[in-house]
Amino acid sequence: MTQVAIRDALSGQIAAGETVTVRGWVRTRRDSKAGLSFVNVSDGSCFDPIQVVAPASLANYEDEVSHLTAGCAVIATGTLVASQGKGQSFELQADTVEVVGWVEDPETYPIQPKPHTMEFLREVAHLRPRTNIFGAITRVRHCMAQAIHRYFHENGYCWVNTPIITTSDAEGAGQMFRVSTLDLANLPRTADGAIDFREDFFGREAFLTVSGQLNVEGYCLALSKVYTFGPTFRAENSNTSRHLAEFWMVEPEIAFADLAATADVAESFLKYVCKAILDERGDDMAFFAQRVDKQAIARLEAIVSTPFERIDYGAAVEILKRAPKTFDFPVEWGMDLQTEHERYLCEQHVRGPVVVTDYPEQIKAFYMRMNDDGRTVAAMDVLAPGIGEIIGGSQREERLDRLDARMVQFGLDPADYQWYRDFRRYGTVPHSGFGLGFERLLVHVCGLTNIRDAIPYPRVPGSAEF
RNA sequence: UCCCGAGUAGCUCAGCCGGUUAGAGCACCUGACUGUUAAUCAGGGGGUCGUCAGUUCGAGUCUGACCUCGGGAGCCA
Repeated sequence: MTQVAIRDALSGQIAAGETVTVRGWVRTRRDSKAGLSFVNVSDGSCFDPIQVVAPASLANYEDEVSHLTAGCAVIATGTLVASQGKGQSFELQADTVEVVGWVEDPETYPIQPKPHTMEFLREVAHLRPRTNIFGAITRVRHCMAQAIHRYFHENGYCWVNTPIITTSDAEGAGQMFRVSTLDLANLPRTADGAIDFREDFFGREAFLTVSGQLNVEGYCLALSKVYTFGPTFRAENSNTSRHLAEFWMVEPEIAFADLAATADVAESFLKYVCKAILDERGDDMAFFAQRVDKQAIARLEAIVSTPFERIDYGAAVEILKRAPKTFDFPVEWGMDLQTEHERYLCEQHVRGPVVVTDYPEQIKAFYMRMNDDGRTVAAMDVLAPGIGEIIGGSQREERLDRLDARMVQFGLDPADYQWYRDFRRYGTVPHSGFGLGFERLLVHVCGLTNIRDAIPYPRVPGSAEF
C-alpha cells in the first residue's frame, strides 16, 4: 500500500492494478442501487478529484460511507483501475474508506456542491480554498511565484529580502501603516507637546514598507542583479477591485542597465512566467477558460508569442490625439495616461503588448532619471491587452546633483535620504528596475475581476478578518 | 473618501399598486433508481425579510438614519 497524491494517481504515473491510498476531502457523493457509491475526493494536488468507487460491501458502508457529504475528510485505500465510466481515466476501487473528519452540519457547511458567488466566498475566506476556483487560483499563484524565482535565479539575480519595517516616511508611494509599541492611551510627549518618538521601539517613527526599491538599490550597486519579492503595505483608503492594503510585489534592480535594457528584461520575464503557467497549470487554466474567462489561455499565449512593441510617451500622445475615438479624458502632452488611453494603445493600436517609455518628469517619481531633453524621465510602463498596466519601471537618477534637485522639487529633504544619496556618492552607476504587482498579474492571468480573490486572506480598508 | 446599486431559507433569487398562513431552484434529510459524472425522480424539514426608528387600521413592500456587501471614480501595484 502506497500513499499517493491524487495528481499522481490520475496522471498515469502509477500502474493500473497497484494498491494505493489517497487522502483528501469529499467533493460529491453519488449512490447507485447497483450497490456502490461514487465519492469524488480532492486533495488539492491537481484540479481534478479522484473518483473513489465504494462498494456496499464495505463494513462501514451503511453507517458511514453512504452518509458522506461535501467536506468530509477521508482516507481511501484500494486498487487503482482504468475507469469503467466516462469522465476520468483512472478511479480507485476502494477496499477501505476511513472517515477521518465529519462535517458537523452538512446543511450549513458553506462550501456546497453548487456554484457560489465570489462575494459569498469572500465572507468565508478560510474555507474557500476548498472550492474548485480557489484551488486553481492557489496553484497558479504558487506556480507564478516559483517561475518568478526561477527566472531570476537562472538569469543570475540574487533575491534580496528588504525590510518590512522602514523608517523612511516619505518614499512617495502612498500612505503608510505606523509601527509602534507606544501606549496609545498614554503617549510620551516632548516639551512642545508633540509625540516623543524617541520613546518608541526604534527610537524614531517607523512604518510598514511601501516598496523595497530604495533599499534594494544598495544591494544592486554591489551584487549587480538583484530582486525583491515580498509583502508590501499601503494605508490608502482605496476601496476598489484593484487595491489591497497588503499585497506582494516583485522589484528587480539591475546595475549598468539603462531603460531599454530593463524593458527587455521586463518582456522576457513576463514571457517566461506566462509560459510556465501554460506549461505547468494547464488543468487550472482550462478551468478558468471554461468557467471564468474564455480569453484566459489566449491572453497568456499572446504574451508569450508576441514581441512587445516600444513607443515613447510623446508618440503615444500623438497616436491618441489622432485616434478615431473620443475619450472621456482628452489627451494632452504632460498628463498621465488614463486606463482608457492605455487600453486603446495596446488593444486597438498595437494589438499586442506595448512598452511606453519616457514620460513627462512632473508626473513621475523623484528617483527617476532625467532625460537630456530636460522634460521627460526614463520611465516605462508595460501595457498588455485585456490587462492594462502590469509593470512600471524606470532608470534611476544616478547623478547626485540631479537627484537632489528632484527631491527638492518634490518637497523632500535630501537630508532625510543620506543613505540613499550615498549610493550616488560612492561608485555610482546607471541602474534601473521595475515593479510588478503580484496579485494584479494573477488577477489577469486567471481572468478574475477582483484582486481580493487573488490573495488568500485579503486586507482592505475596514476589513482584516481571518 | 465621493457617486450609484443591493441586503428575503445554508446558497442563488422571485415576491406586482402596502392587505390572509412569505415562494422557487440548488443544498440538506427520507425513500426510489443496475456504473454515476454539479446523476435523476418523489416526499419532507428549514425564515427575527440587514439593524433601529417612523408613517399606517395593517410594512418583506413606503420614509429616514445606520451597518454590511458590490460596481464605478480618485490614488496606485
